Amino acid sequence: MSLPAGARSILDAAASLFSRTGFDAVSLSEIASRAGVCKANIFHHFDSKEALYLDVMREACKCHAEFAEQLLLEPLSSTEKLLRLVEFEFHDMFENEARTQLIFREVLNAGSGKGREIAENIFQRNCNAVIALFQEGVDRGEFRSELDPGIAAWMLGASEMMFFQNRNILSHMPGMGNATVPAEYAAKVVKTLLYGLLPDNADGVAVDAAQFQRKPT
Amino acid sequence: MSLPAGARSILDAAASLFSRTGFDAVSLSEIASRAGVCKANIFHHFDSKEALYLDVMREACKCHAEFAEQLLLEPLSSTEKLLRLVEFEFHDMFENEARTQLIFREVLNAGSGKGREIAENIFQRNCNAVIALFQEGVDRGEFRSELDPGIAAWMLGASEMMFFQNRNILSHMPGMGNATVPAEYAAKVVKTLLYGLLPDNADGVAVDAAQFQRKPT
DNA sequence: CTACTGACTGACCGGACGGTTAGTCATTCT
DNA sequence: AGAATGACTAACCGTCCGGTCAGTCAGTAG
Repeated sequence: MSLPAGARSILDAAASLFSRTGFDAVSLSEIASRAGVCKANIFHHFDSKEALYLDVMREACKCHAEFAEQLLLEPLSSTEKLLRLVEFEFHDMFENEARTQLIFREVLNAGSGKGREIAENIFQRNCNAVIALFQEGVDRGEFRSELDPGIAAWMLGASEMMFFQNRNILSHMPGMGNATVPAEYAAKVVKTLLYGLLPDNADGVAVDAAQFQRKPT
Repeated sequence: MSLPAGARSILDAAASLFSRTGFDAVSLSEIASRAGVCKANIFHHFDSKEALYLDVMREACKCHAEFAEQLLLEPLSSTEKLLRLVEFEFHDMFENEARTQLIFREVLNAGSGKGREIAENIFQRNCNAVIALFQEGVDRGEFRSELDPGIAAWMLGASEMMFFQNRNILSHMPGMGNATVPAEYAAKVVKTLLYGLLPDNADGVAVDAAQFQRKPT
């Protein structure tokens, strides 16, 4: 905490406002008034609006993504690790909604965001750890040998992100039942991932990329 | 096409610009100059910037989401329908990038978007059709009876959306292999969904929501 | 006391924004 | 011919934005 109190309150106000509506929609006057400080003072502590935003992003990303890396080292089955990972991520996501929103926004607006590179970094780190977890499961024979760990990690991440981003409209969607509650949703996603769509007695279905190529019309 | 040529070109220019950078980051002067029209003329055809945006959204949503509804009626196995659905959606998504981007942005910024309700509508319609497809598979015994069709549809949609939104950074992610190509990605997602993570000979793993509840610390 | 420093402020700047106004011009209706 | 209409424009308006600047004030080192 080498920050002066003023800078601290500016950073906090900015984080809260930026997370709600993004960079463009937040004005410096808003930030200043919420921080209880005059607008010019922001420029005393930060070089520009963009620099402030980047500092906010950096701080939001700092303390993230260590859990998955640590989890890998523990003496558990891969399935058990998966369960704990999902439990942690759904927990953490809502514990720090503003932080999560900030990172997700940058990742999802992948094309143009100012803090994209910062957000991408933690996103990649997280993703790599989860991929390693699935890879371990495959190596141990706990997961099916044809499984692509990258895809599995990506699908899990996508399902989590979509839940967070759309939890408000999820309840308006018919057919989603009680999956609007984080724990219910998490359980169902994990179950679907583990067991897949096909019943045990089903014949195999051949699936390869050629089927998804654009057909000549 | 009862629209005057001027209004048409404004609508087209606006669609292209809004899809790239969103509502706030596009100015009316930009739209006007790209449409080859003076700014005031925009107000001759549209009531306000927001009204123009809503018209753009409405048009983008109009011709969407009929495919899935029609697919349901065809005499095919549910797995086959799933394959065709995914093939179509990955095809269509990139055929109409601007339109897709518009809709996804509104859906993902679920909190605050101006055209959210319009985008939600087509999103829900699409989702319902896919849920029905999975439900049919369960009813027919083609898919596992414990499967939640809502969750399956949601996971599929999430995986597709995440691919579209992050295709640019996907290639920078180690461990994703050739899944940066749409068809490869699609095939791997479908395979993972169909077969799940666990090998056929695996013991069942109990998964329920209680495991994902926040534990007291 | 003086000199200096860093936190902080009110007043201001140029520019871009969304939106308005008065008016031009070609076409069509009577 | 003349009235009316709809497409279109140049010039303009008030507002708010990000950013600047001159200066106040408390603390503190010499």
